[in-house]
Amino acid sequence: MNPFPKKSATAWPTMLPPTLQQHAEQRSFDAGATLFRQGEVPRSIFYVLAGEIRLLRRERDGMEVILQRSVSGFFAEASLETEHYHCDAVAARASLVLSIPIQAFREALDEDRSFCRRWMSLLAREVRTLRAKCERLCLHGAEERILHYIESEGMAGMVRLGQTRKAWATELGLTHETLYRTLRRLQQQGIIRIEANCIRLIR
Amino acid sequence: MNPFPKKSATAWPTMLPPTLQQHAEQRSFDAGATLFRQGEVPRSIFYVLAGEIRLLRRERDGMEVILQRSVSGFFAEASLETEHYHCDAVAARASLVLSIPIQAFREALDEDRSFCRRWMSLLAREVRTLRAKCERLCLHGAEERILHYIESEGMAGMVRLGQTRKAWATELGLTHETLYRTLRRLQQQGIIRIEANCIRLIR
DNA sequence: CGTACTTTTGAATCGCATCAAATCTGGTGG
DNA sequence: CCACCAGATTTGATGCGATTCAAAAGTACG
Repeated sequence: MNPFPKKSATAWPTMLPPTLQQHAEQRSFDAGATLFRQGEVPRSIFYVLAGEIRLLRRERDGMEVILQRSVSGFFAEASLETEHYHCDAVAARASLVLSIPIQAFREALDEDRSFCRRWMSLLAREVRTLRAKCERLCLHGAEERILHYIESEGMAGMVRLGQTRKAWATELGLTHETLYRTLRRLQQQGIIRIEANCIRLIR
Repeated sequence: MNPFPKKSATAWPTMLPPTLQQHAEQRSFDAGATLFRQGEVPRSIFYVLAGEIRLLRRERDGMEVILQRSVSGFFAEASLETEHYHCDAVAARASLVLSIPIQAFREALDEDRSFCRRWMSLLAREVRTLRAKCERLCLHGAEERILHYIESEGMAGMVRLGQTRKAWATELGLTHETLYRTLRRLQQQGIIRIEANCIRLIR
């Protein structure tokens, strides 16, 4: 059932200082499992080793918005500062996660200057990514958003999609139908080239 | 011409440690003045004392997107980590700004633990704000975005707009026409109440 | 008092969401 | 190994809502 053996060979995150590694507990989640729910009090910081965790918020009408997708690394970084979670965390696939007690984490930030620097750098990177995403979502037109995504998330005019197109559509603030159609049109016009889950910008 | 006297009575930010206050230089900008441009190398961290600074990026078609609006406090926080600015900074009105050499700032973060904590807390808050904004922009429909804004940016179902409605429309990813129309409709339906630059959610 | 910008409203258009349905895919269990 | 199922992918038709273009009235500021 669980695809991850207890003693996993997965690379331990180099970012984590030794002190914290002692406190870190490895946990596995089946697809669909909930790590935490909106409103709960944060007790741990999580680090994805394998699989995929999604932060999502459910709207009035039942629609759910994906706030963050994590395939590797920390997620819900802001929960370090908050009294309550602002969203749910759900395993999109079977996943392996490090769980670090929040108290130990705070102490490590206080004591380990190098770790603290890396943490700030991580937060700053998150801010930049989110700003780029906001900029993209402010664009009207499916085409513009897709091209903006390739340019800002990809390297050298090429992105590797680590998700289904349906999920990508949600991230772009579009319906999946519109995404499919626009992709097809862009390819027909010779603006992009699609191979498996790589999309390349021509020119 | 310049509305701010050299020796301003503006409250010095309590957040800034004494060491940094020595390095901080007070500068004033006329409306429309540019603080920095996309691509330039960050040499200072800025702190708004008065006025309004906008971070904006210009798109291919000449349209500009407002990435951040700062009326008070730090802005372009992520520039601490980057080689180049990713956007322009422009004074929307005559503004008074503290300019802190980036090197001194980094040293203060390293040496002053309390300041470092507050800086991380500030970054985390920024992450949460930006996530909320992304969530909002993913909503289809002008009405939903407006209500989401009031609920998440306001307090007790009420927001005070510190900007023109036109600018607000841009922040919501809408045209100003749509914003005006939707506001009128919402008010007619008795869902919101508009007074000057306060908008209140009924019930 | 004039200029620039915001606010407001109108009409026409276009693009995206929506509903519907068929096909394809990967994973499950018999 | 195959049948089956849930979900992703793909395409079509339709309607609504946001954009767009246009223009007038209001407002702030020098």
